[in-house]
Amino acid sequence: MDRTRKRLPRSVREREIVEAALRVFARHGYHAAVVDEIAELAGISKPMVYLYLGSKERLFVACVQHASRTLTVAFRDAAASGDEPELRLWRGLSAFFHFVAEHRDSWVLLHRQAPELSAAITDELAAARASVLAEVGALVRRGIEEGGADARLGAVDADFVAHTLVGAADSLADWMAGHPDETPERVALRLMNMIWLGMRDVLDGELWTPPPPPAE
Amino acid sequence: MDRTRKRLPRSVREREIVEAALRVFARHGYHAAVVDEIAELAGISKPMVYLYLGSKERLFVACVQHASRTLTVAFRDAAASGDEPELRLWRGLSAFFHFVAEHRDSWVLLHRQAPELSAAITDELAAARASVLAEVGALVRRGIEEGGADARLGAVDADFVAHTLVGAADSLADWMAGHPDETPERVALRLMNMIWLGMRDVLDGELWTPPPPPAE
Amino acid sequence: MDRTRKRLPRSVREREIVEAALRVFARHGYHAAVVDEIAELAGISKPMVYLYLGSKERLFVACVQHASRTLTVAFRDAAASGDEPELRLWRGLSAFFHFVAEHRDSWVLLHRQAPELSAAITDELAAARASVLAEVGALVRRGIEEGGADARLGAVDADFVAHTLVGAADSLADWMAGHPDETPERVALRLMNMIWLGMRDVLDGELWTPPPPPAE
Amino acid sequence: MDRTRKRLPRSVREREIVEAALRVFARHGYHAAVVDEIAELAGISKPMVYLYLGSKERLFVACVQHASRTLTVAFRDAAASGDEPELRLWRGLSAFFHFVAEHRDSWVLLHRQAPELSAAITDELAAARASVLAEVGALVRRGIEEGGADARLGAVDADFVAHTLVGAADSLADWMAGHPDETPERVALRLMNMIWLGMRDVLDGELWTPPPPPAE
DNA sequence: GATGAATGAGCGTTCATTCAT
DNA sequence: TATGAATGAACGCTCATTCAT
Repeated sequence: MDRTRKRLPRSVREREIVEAALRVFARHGYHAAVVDEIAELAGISKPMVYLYLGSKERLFVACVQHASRTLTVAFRDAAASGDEPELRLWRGLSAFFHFVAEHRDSWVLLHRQAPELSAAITDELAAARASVLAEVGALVRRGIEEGGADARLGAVDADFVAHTLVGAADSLADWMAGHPDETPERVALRLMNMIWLGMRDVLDGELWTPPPPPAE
Repeated sequence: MDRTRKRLPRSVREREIVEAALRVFARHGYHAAVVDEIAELAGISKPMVYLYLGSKERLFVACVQHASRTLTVAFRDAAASGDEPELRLWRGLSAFFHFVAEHRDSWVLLHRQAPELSAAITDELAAARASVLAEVGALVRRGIEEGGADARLGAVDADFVAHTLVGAADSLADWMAGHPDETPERVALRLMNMIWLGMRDVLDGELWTPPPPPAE
Repeated sequence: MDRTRKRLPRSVREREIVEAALRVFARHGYHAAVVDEIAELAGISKPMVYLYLGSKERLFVACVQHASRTLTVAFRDAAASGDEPELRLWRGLSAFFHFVAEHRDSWVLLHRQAPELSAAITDELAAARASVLAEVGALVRRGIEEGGADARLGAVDADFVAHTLVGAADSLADWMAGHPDETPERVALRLMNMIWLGMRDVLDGELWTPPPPPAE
Repeated sequence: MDRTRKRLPRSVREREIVEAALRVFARHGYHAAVVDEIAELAGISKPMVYLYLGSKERLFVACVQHASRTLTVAFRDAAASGDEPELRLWRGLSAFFHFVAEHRDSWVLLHRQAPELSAAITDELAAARASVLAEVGALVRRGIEEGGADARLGAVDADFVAHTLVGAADSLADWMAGHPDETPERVALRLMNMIWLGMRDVLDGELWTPPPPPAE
C-alpha cells in the first residue's frame, strides 16, 4: 500500500474507503468480506473505516447506494436523449452492458449477495434493484404506448418485459466474460432484436400457443 | 424434531441431512449458514453431520449436486417427449418455473450465492449452472437447426439464446413471487412468445438496427 | 490450571465458572475484568464461558445473584433463631462480618462496582443491595417495636438505622483487614454497642441537640 | 460547548479539564470513562487533554486530589471553630452531608471506584480516603479524650468510630437521595444521636454483651 | 496554543471442528 | 451409531494515544 499518502481530507478518504469496500464486498460477498482487508486495500488502518462509516453494515449500505446511483445515472444519461423509444432503449442497454463490463464489482454487489442479510441491507438492496427495474420499465412502457397497443397491455406489460430484459442482461453479462471480442453495443443489439421484435410481434397479435393436449 | 427416529440406515440419514442443509444454505447463504442449525433441522447432533459429510464445504457441494440433479432431471423429463422443439422448449420452461416455484431453495442455492467461495464450491456451482445452460442450449440449438438456418447461426447462436432465456427465467421467478395468480405455464408462454418469436424474426432476416449516427 | 479435569457435567462446570468469574469481577471490576482471565481461572477455554453463560453481562448477573443469595442466607440463618431481637441482630452482624471476611470477593462484587453499568446489571445490583438492607431493616424494626416505641418511630425509623448499620459494617470490613487479631464477633459487638445503645437512648427520649446559634 | 473561548491561560484550562473529567469519571467509573467525552465536555480537543494532563491515569489522579482537597477543606472549615468537640463533630458531619449532596460526583469518585486499578490510582485513592478518615478520627479522638476516658480507649478507639461514622455517612448519603425532604443537618443530627450517645454510654461503662451460650 | 487525522493493541463474541464417552 | 463437552482461530469493534499541520 502506498502509505505515503497521509492526512487526506475527510471527504476524499471516505470515497476511497467506499471504493475499496465495494471491491472487497463484490469479490467475497457481505459475510465473507473482512474489514481488515478493506482497510488494507484503502491504505489505512481499520479504526479509520469505523470512524468514517460506523459499522460493516453501514459501510455495505454506502457501497450499495454508490453502485446504485452510478448505474442508474449511467443508464438514464444514455437513454435520455430525445429519440424514439426503441433507440433510447438500445442506448440504455448498451450503457448497461458497458457498465457491467467496466464496473463489474458494482453489478455483482447489487445482484449476487446471499439472501437473508440484515433488514437494513435487504431494504437497501431491494431499493437499488427496484431502481434499475424502474428505469428499464419506464422505457419499455413508453415504447409499448407509442406502439399504440393500449388494449393489449395485459399481454406484454412493461414490468414483465423489464424483468425479462434485466434478467437476460445479467446473465449475458456472464456470457460476455467468455466472449471478449463482443462489444457491449453488439450484445445490446442482439438482445434488442430478440426481445423487441418478439414484443412487437405479440403486440401485433402474433401469438405462439401450445397445441391443445390430445383428447384422452 | 422427532427424536424417536433413531438408528436410520446410512443412506436415509444422509439424504435427510442434505435436505436440511439445502434449506439452511438457501436461506442464509454459505457463509452465514451455521452447522448447528443444519444439525438441529435434521434432528441429529452436530458430530453426525461431520461423520456423514465430512465438512461444511463437502456438505454444501452435496447440496449443490442434489439441487442440480433434481433440476436437470425435471427439465429434461419435461422436454424429452418427442414433439417439435418449440413445444419441448415450452414444456421445459414450464417445468423450470414449476421447479423454482416449488423448490425455491434449490434454485436460490444455485444462483444466489456470494462470489469467491472456495475453489471446490465455485467449481461445483459453475458445473451446476453450466448444466442448466447446456440443457436449454441443446433445445434451442435443435430448434434453430430445424428452422433450417445454419448459415445465420452466428447471429443467434444457441448459447446466447440460452443465456438470455435462463437469465430472464431467473428474474421472472422473482417477478412471479409478486404475482401469485400467475401460473408457471402462463409465464413460460409469455417468455416463449417474446424470445422465440423474436428469434424467428431474426432467423428470417428481420433485423432491427440503430440508425446511423448523423453525419457530422 | 488443572487441565486434567475434563468433561464435567454441565451443572458443575457452570458453578465453577461462576466462582471463577466472581473472583475476577471482584478483583478488577466489571469493565476491567477480561473474560479470558475468567476462563483461564476456571480451567477452560473462553467459548465454554459463552456456551454456559451467554455473555459477559449475563455472567456478571449470575455472580451477583450467587453472592446475594449466599449473603442473605448466611445472615438470615444466623439471625433466625427465636431469641430476643437484639441478640438476633448481633448474631446477624457477626454472620455478616464472618461473611465479608471469608467471602470478601462477594461483598466487593456487590458494593464496589463503578457506577453507570448497563441497566440489567444496575437493576440486579440494586436488588441485591436492597435485599441486604431489607434483612437488616426487618431485624431492627422488630427491635424497635419490641422496645415499645411506636410513637417515636419517626426519630429512628428502621430504614435509617439499617443504612447506618450496613454502611458502618461495610467500612468496618475494611478496618478489619488492618486488624487481623479482631474476630468478627468482637467487631459486631462493638458496633452493636454503639448503634444499639445509641438507638435505645434516643427511643428513651435522650436526645442530643446542638446549642442554638448565638443571637446576632 | 462554547467554542468562542480560546487561548485561555494554562491554569484555567487545566481546572476546566479536571472538572469535566471529574464528572465523567464519577458517572462512568475509571474504565468506562472515555477521554473523548471528557474533551468534549471541557469544550476542547482531545490532544489538549493529553498536552495538559499527560495520560488518562494522571488525569484521574488529578481528579482524586481535587475531590479530596475540596472535601477535606469543607470538613475542616466546618469543624474548626473552637467549640466543644461534639458540636464540632456535628458541624463536620453536616458539612459532609452538604458536600455529598452538592458535590455528589466528588464523593462517588472517591468511594465507588472498582477495585484493582493501577498502583498509582490505588495509592491516590487510598490516600484520599485515609485523609477523610484522619479528619474524622482526629475529631472523635479529641471528644473521647475530653471525656476523660483514656483507660478505656481500647473499647472505643477513635479509628473504629471514625470508620463507623464514615461508612454510615456514605450509606446515608444514598438514603438521602430517596428522601429529598431531609436536610443534611437533620441527617447529621440523627447520626450523631446514635453514634455519639452510644459511644458515651460505652465510655461510661454501659456495655451490652450477649448472654453466655447455654452450658452444654 | 490547538486540532483533525490516524493507529496499535486489545476485548467480546462466534463458529467450524474434534474428542471422550 | 450417536452425542455432550470442549476449543483454536477469527472477526467486528473500541479506545488510549500520537502525528502533522
